[in-house]
Amino acid sequence: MSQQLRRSMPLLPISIVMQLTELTARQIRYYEDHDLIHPARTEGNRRMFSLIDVDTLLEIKDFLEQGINMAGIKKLFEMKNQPIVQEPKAQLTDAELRSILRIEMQQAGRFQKASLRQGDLSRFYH
Amino acid sequence: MSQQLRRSMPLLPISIVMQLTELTARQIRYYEDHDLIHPARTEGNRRMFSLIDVDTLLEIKDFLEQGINMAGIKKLFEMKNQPIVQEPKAQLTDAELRSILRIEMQQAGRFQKASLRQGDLSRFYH
DNA sequence: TTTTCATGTTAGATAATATGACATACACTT
DNA sequence: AAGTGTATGTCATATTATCTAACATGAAAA
Repeated sequence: MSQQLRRSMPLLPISIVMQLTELTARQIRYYEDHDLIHPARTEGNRRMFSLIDVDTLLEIKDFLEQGINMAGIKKLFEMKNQPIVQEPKAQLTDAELRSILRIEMQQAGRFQKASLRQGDLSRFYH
Repeated sequence: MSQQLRRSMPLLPISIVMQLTELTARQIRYYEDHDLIHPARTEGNRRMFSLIDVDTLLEIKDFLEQGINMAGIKKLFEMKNQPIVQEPKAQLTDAELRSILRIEMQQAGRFQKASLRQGDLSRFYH
């Protein structure tokens, strides 16, 4: 079984991550610019992604499809990593909360969630 | 948990495989030339390896360190994939068997198997 | 000694990726 | 209606990573 292959190990080049997530390189880099992911870099400055990064990207994609913007997603991630605190409502400011809720409301009547997570990678190789 | 991430999925570039296996690109390509592995190729002809390929490479490395040559390793792999047959001794010709056994014998008094499989990848990123 | 085997090394070509700039569609705001 | 902001597309240019092919080499086998 070779190594331990931790999910945090940077193993994947951006091309593979594009296939796994069905995101463009532009999108992936944009999310990095906004500090939503922090892929490792090779000595030659190439991004190298871990499986955790891939999961995060899929979450981002999902949130975006729900109409949440970069700022909202970032805050959501911060919250997720914040363990339960004695003042749970202190996590979001009122303004932040209203902002997110408003977007959620306005985007409520949405469907076609047929986003299929099964992208067939085989077609990329011969 | 994102995708299924089958162990047979071609996800890794050769640079990563080099790190995971501590083999040189030259060695990896050489083993491919000898049909011990069959990595996928991108449209641009770059090799792309699966986790199974990595496992196979680690096996090859191990066999080589035991003094077994390409032909022997190839035959061993063929055997492993050959399900149990009614004539188990029909798998190897006498000559092949003697050849392998001889090598095993002559290489018998060997030690320093301290090959640590835990290669610290962190040093490759910043 | 001469081969064979596994690997090193180098050269030249090309693919993959990086960054940065400009363009654009859409939703919101004023 | 006009203006803004956000997420993404597209293009140009630079650099890294990988490819193939050829020649070199040390150790072991014949």
